[in-house]
Amino acid sequence: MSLSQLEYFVVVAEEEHLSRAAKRLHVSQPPLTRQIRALEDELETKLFERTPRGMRLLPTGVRLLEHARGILNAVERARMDLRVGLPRDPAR
Amino acid sequence: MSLSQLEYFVVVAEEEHLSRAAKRLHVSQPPLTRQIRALEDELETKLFERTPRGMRLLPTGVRLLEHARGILNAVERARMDLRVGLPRDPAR
DNA sequence: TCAAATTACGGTCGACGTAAGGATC
DNA sequence: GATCCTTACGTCGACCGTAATTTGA
Repeated sequence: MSLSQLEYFVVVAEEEHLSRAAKRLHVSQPPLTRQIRALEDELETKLFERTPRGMRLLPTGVRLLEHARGILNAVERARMDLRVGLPRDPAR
Repeated sequence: MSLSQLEYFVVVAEEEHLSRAAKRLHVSQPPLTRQIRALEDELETKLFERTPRGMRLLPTGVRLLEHARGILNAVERARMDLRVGLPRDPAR
């Protein structure tokens, strides 16, 4: 599991559509397909159901979506917190 | 920033010593040096002070350490939660 | 047939390890 | 000189994009 896989996953889960997700992410479809599959392989769980209309998020995918957003937000908070000049604990 | 960088960072921060950290992580020193530096470069902050005895964690590094542990724990929780057979919300 | 996902394939970029190079006591 | 961390360098695996293939209404 990598952070970029989680980013990919969140967008695909939101769009439920690979090619739209690819546009939003500025990548082509193949990397998305592969990374999503790699995630499913690693977690030993199917996250989406593939249909001719797109990808439908499965219940396990819904759960991962919550985790993924939390993780990516935590990363973002870390980045913000480390940004130069931020004092230790200004309020206390 | 990658998850493996964060894992590397946490161990180096705990050991304050590259070669011990390398042993714990089953990698050689050079990757550690490089990844820690890459992290510092990306965050535009020094995380450690290099001394002839080892690496001393700087205040900014202490802050990142907290974030990093939180992120890695969140990843671990996600993995556990997705592990097969776990029911939706058993208590409620 | 059309629109979607997937697989094939070639190229590039990143990460590792061994080995060599400082720096500090 | 010993013990750190770092840089050099070659190799190998990972990821991407274009193009071809498959699948289902």
